[in-house]
Amino acid sequence: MTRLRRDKAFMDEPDKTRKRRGPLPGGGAVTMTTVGRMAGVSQVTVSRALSDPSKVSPETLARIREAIRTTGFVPNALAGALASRKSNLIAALVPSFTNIVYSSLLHGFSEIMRQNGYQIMLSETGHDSEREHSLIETHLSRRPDGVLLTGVHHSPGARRMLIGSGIPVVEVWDISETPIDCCVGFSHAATGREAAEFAVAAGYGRAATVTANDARARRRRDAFVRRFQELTGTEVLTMDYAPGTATLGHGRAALCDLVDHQGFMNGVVFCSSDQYAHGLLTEAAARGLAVPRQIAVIGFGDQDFAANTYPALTTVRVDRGALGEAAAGAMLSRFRDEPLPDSVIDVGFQLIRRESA
Amino acid sequence: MTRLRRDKAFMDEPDKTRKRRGPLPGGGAVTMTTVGRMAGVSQVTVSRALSDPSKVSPETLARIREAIRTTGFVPNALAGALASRKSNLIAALVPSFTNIVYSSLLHGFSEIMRQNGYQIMLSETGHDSEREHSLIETHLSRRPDGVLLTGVHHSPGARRMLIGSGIPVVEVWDISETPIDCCVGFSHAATGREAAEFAVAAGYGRAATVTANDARARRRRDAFVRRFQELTGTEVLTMDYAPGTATLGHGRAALCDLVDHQGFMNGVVFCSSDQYAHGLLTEAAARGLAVPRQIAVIGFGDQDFAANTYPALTTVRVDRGALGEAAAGAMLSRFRDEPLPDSVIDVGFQLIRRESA
DNA sequence: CTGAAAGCGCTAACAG
DNA sequence: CTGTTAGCGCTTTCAG
Repeated sequence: MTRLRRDKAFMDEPDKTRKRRGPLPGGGAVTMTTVGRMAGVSQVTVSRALSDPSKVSPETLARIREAIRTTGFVPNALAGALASRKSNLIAALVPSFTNIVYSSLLHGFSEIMRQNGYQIMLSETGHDSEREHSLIETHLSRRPDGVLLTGVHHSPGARRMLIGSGIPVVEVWDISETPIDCCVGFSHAATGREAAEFAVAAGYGRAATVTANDARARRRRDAFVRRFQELTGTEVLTMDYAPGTATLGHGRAALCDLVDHQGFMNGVVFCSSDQYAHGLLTEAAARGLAVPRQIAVIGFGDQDFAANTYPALTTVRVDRGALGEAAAGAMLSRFRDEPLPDSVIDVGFQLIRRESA
Repeated sequence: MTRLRRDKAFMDEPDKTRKRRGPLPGGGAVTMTTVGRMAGVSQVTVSRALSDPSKVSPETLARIREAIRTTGFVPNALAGALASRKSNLIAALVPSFTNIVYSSLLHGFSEIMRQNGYQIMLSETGHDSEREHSLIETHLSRRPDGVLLTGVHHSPGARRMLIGSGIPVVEVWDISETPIDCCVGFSHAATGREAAEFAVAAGYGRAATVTANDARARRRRDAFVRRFQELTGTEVLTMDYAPGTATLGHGRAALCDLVDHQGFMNGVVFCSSDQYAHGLLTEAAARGLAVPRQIAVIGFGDQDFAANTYPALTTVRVDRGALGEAAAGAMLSRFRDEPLPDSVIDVGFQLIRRESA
């Protein structure tokens, strides 16, 4: 076994670097200095061995590795980030963890980012702009290398902070003419228009909407209503719900309202989510209504169950995983200072016709 | 698009602290020193003003606040964490973001942690132990104040690192006699046993299971099978599926298998998730089978749709939000060095009888 | 109530 | 290939 070199580093000439007045708790942390001393090299060499092993001689490297193993050394990325001004952290804000729409998006995003050495700091805004603002501030204090935001509407203060931070900001799930930095999403209004055109083409003369309390859902609804009326001259019955999360149960209740209280029948219902749509389908089945003849249903999201409901759900598909990956791609381009082809990336959507409409 | 740059730092009196040989990029960051200079105080005073305003005179405080506003100063938490050895970061690892089971758990957890000033670094392990190991290492390098893990089985190396880190570790969703530090969850085996007892008491003489490829799901199944056989002397038909995620579609396919290929009828099916269960219900409806007379179904999870399926789903409820909150509570106790009542917290579960069984 | 000094553990020049 | 030096921006003593 190699003899440890007994450089000065190893000897205890009164080491001024450790002379602090009152030591902080947890003083026993293993640092690069410890490892270096053990391997008979300086701290810097340990740093090099870790960041670029080819810059260190094989023997030195081996000794350093050995020292790392025996000490269980884990580098302090906080210190590294402070010194290098690169944290390899990404701040991500989503309205909700539990909404599959955002979590699948996040899944695609984080997977790519992880593969590229980044970690995600995640928080929920709960659709609350003030909270978003304060979360942005907190997250920026960690000096992330980039920020992922959901939606394109943010408080002026938040925008200012983000711009001031000088780091890439990617807004997802929505597109805007004036992104903070860049955005990747699709036009919610376009989905509503297309659904309306589809409904009319399919021959539905009556229409209703069931919408959650969400700005984007409302944009889809408004576009649907406008286009349907434009095309048919017929009013659309709109029903809004404001639950925490859209559930199948709300969808069932919506159909009850529609049928029992609004006298709606023989028409198509455009829902703001597949959950609602599935609820309508369920209630229709419970009542023995024929779908799509008496009640036709269009969902939104093409969630994993949509193809297998009974009858199968006609819905709007957005590939959320791919959207997340595209967002990651945009952010990585920004990191490399590559010119983005366009600061707004429209990933589009697809109306999937199945059996429910 | 144009990225705005920050304002140039305040005034350039020859500042020795900035005399580095080659300046790093982004040198214009606003620091406490900048703010202090602007407010006519030292950097330390700015630090105090932020961490404990009562330690600073009102006038000074006002000037500092003003300076912070005009500069748009955002403290550097990286530096703060390095100096104070407290990062206010929590590392959290879950198998998957998109599985509602984990995301709802996380929701409860992160909400409490956020209220207490902590932020979450989140990663997906994808049920992969090696990946978990490497993620733990990466996360530990950020010096989190605590770690949240899903499940109680971790590689020996991972355990070692975690223990070596000396920070609180909370394992959730499962309980173990030998947690790394502490765990909060429930006994999966107990849910299986209870479901079997329920099934027998309800008079079902035949039983089958539909199980996802997941260690905990298997534990529930095994307990169900054992107990059912113990009680009735009848074999249980077990069907395993190994999809990425359990979907309604898989559940439909499972019922097809069960009925068409295994000749299963007039019995109860214990599913490893409500998704599967909902699929069985859907397929039963599509085939005109009577539920629960011909096919009875027990789910797992009591997800938001469970009470509103048609017929309503009998299932095992675990309050995942509360579980996450309890986990946060345990971690906070650890931070405060309070003695935990017990290092293993069993939050229990509840069998909810509705209409499907 | 305020400031000076001394690090936290690491990376970035620069010089052998 | 390796070491030295000088910070990164903050918190923590200790001393007014």
